[in-house]
Amino acid sequence: MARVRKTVTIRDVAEDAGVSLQTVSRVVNGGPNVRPQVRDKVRASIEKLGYVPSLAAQRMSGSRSYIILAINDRERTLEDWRERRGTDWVDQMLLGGILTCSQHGYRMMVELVDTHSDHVERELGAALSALQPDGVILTPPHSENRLITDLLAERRIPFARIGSDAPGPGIPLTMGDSGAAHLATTHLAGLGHTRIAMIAGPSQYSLSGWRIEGWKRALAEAGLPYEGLLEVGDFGYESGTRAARALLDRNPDLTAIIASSDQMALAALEVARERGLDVPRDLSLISFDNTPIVRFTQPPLTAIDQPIAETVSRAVEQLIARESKGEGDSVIEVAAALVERASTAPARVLAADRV
Amino acid sequence: MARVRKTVTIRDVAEDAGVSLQTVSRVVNGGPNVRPQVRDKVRASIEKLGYVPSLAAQRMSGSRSYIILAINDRERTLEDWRERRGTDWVDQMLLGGILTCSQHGYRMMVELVDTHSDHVERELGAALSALQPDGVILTPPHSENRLITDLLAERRIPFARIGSDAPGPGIPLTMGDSGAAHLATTHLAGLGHTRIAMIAGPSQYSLSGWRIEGWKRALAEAGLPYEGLLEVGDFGYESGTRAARALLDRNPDLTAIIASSDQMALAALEVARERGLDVPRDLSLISFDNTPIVRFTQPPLTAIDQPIAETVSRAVEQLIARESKGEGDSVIEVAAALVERASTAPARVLAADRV
DNA sequence: GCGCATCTTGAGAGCGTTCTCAAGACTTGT
DNA sequence: ACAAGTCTTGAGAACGCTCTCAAGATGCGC
Repeated sequence: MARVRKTVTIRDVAEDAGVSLQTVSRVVNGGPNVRPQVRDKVRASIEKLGYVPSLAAQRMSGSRSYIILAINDRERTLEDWRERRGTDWVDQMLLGGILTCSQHGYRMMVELVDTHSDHVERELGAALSALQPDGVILTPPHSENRLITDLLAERRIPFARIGSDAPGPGIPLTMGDSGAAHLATTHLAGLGHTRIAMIAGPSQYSLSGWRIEGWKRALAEAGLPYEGLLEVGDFGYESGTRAARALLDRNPDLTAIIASSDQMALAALEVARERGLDVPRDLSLISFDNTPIVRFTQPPLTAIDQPIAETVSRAVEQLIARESKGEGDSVIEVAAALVERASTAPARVLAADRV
Repeated sequence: MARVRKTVTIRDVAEDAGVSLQTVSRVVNGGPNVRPQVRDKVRASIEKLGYVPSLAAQRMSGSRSYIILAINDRERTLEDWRERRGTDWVDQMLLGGILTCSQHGYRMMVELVDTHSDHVERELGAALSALQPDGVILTPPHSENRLITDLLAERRIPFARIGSDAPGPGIPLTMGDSGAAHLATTHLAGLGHTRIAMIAGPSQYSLSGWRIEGWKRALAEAGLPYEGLLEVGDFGYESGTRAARALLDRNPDLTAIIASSDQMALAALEVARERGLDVPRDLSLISFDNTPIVRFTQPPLTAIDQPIAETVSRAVEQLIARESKGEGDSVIEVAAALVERASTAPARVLAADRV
């Protein structure tokens, strides 16, 4: 009885509206030369039959694929998930990306690629061939991987590099790391802190350098020193522990730390606790990322909110807009914000008891 | 000079290998009747040219689309992300799904659908028409939404219902909620607790009922009461606060709480703190979900780990395997595990001082 | 060694869309 | 009112693949 509902094609619409197949196509794609009267008739038929163009067929006919591919680091993602579970990059990327894509009639797909593998080109190449995306979004640490950017450039696929401001092909977007570090540092200086340390990320991430730069700039503006106040971690918890201990050992008068990831900030919080330092009374703490974790620690952490979703969203818009337009664009910077919570407080004026 | 690299098609391979187009197709799809010698020759050409079939073309030619669509709740996801940021469902789904999909040559796409909207059918219908996925994975609370399951059944698209054990079309998968609650309860009883409360989830989620059932069953087996020990929340923090307060008010001798979400457990932890109860000395706490948060609280929470990634992975396998096979399958249950951390301890034998 | 079944291969159509190009219907300027 | 446009519409090819079906090659039993 109830026959399997046949897929509604453009042909059905054309027939129903009494026009040619091509005219329907024009209406669907907002083509220019269609009489309003015809347009309405076609639209009515589309509505009535519930017609939706097949992505596959659209792609086949040589036009766009309406797919944006987002590349994430498999190794880091998987490891984080299984061991440390300290990422919500993927979540945020998806939310920012999917919504913006769907607003423009596009779809987002996620591909996990292992940077350190020597199959990168193969893996990515296969994905590109299979999907033929209209655009690709690169996230750190892929954003400046020459193997990847060269491959994309060679294939003439527009792409966005998040967390990269280098020249070259691809649209560069940054999340205002320098400004964010500057903001955090200035905030602490404004609270009266004079010894403000930074636990930075690994140097292969450009953003690590930007954050250090912003921090130093703010310190200089405030007339504060930075000697002995920098440690480098790898974003992970363990490295945060090591860095925080080293900083406190070296600087007995330290009253504030900026950590380049939530994980490292949590480690610093624990180190403070093990040394009997109260946060924020004895030590102020600001972290980067603002993942869900930091709202529920004791105390909740003041953090720099990385606008990942917003940035991905912007990247999608750029990719869709410039479809094969020229390169050499200026860097797009999405500003990060400081979310104040309870881990920052004025420096104790009478800190003499600790020195 | 460097011409735009033309896409390698099946025709190029056929030509290079000196066989017909059809033969290449057979080799690619593991077709049965090809001489080993020819097969090898074709494989060599594929390798040499770096040929990868176009998903779109495959789909067009009436075969599979090699796409699995995962449906998530937009409202909950977005709200969680912006306000509470307490979810990592999407992360885990993706990780479990993408990996398993790619192992079978499939791709996973994520669609965010708003259950409460009355456009559900429209939204979902459009996505199905555009993507024509080979399978769909439904997550709570969509898994038992009749509008959605009916739509999928009508279109003859195989789908999996995660967190549903109801009969009807679609492959039902559960994450062992009853068993998990039983496990948690038994664990606490084994530590000597005699008043074990539960903060359940909302009743429109089937899994809420299953957890209550497992809890009651374990209590009955241990000869323990459950009267007055049940409160219902909505998975969110606020509701956890209310529930924990109510439980502690009503039961001065309460020594253990099982919360149906990490958020609610965090709330209970805070309530304990505000009442001067030490966790785990005075109150043991077990949560459900095991999101990243609970490793970094004070103390870290003992939790039931929901095997989301594993379950999605199983769902993908089932969908790919049974491609249009019959229905009426038995429920697939992926067991959840208890991760012991520092929020559970033996009940104090001399609890008389509190009573 | 012949007829029949089976294995291997290829030719051609078709999937749903957009592209190119041409034809007909209207304008407009003179 | 006529030529030269400009709008509007449609016909047909093309995209890359798999499906169906038929033809040739090979094997088997008697």
